[in-house]
Amino acid sequence: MKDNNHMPGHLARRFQQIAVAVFLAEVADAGFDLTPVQYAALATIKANPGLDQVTLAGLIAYDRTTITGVIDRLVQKGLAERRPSSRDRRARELEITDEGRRTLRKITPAVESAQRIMLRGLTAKEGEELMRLLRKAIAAGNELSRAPLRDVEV
Amino acid sequence: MKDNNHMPGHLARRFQQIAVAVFLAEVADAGFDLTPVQYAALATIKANPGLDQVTLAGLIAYDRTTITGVIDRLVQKGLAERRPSSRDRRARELEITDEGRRTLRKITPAVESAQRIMLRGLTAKEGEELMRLLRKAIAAGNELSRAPLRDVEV
DNA sequence: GGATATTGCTCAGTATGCTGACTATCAGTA
DNA sequence: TACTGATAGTCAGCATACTGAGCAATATCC
Repeated sequence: MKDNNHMPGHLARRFQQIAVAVFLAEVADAGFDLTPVQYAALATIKANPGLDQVTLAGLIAYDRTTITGVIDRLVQKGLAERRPSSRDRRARELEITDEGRRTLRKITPAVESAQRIMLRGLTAKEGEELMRLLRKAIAAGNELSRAPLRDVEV
Repeated sequence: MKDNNHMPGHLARRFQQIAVAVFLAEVADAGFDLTPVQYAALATIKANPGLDQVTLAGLIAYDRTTITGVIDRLVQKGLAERRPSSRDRRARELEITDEGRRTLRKITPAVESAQRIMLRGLTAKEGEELMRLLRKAIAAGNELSRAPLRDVEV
């Protein structure tokens, strides 16, 4: 068997593990209780008011069955609202609340700090290169997961 | 807010998501039902017969509370055994079974294939560079997660 | 030797993520 | 319009991961 350090899958798991831990720690230090997934969902709702859950899922590459619970928790925290759509009675329209907007604003420095910390072992140039290579690998593998990224075609 | 494509945390999640999907698909194609985590645990048990759960967790950077369930499932599938240690009655010694050894041997091509597929968008040189950068970032962030990698000091 | 701290493991609870199934609704078409 | 297929969302079930608590056993220190 190859060394774990030469298995991209193992390295992916470790890096993700650290990224989540850093995010939660920074956000907790700032006095908030929001997971990376909840943050991404909330930021995307703010940027695309009134979008439905499937579109949201496509924009951040979540599985549609995962979204349900994430939104549940955002709603329960009073950060987002879920309304029946008038155009399509199957769909729900998502909106950010004032409280959600305030939270996003206050939490941004912690989120940015977390992104820096998870790259702290790399030079700025290396960090850019890591992100470029991840983007390239992800683009090639996008369709291989159940929840591929879906750009909105308007 | 920054674009998701410039957030290392988001890229980490996406890459990990694809890596797991590819691993499961390749292993299923080969006729097996083993998760990445179960595979890593089993391979590590084989390489370190008789090790206890905490040591195993340290070698592959799992949380100790996660290990319990993983071993449960390996034992239930008949791939590993959990025995009380004679030296320390709190600890359990882990051993791979013949069935586990057979499974590992047969599954190896699928695992290697998965590692190639998750890097298929990159050149060989880029793949190496991605792994180098991930290793470097992980080394710097190792202590930031609850389950840091612990090399065995013999 | 005995109090104290530490360690190995487990468990309860919570949050992703997935598979697969189901309901309600919508869209296209014969 | 009735049929068919696709779509939006939810749910049950399973497998990571984590926090925090607890139990039993071991190590340490006085």
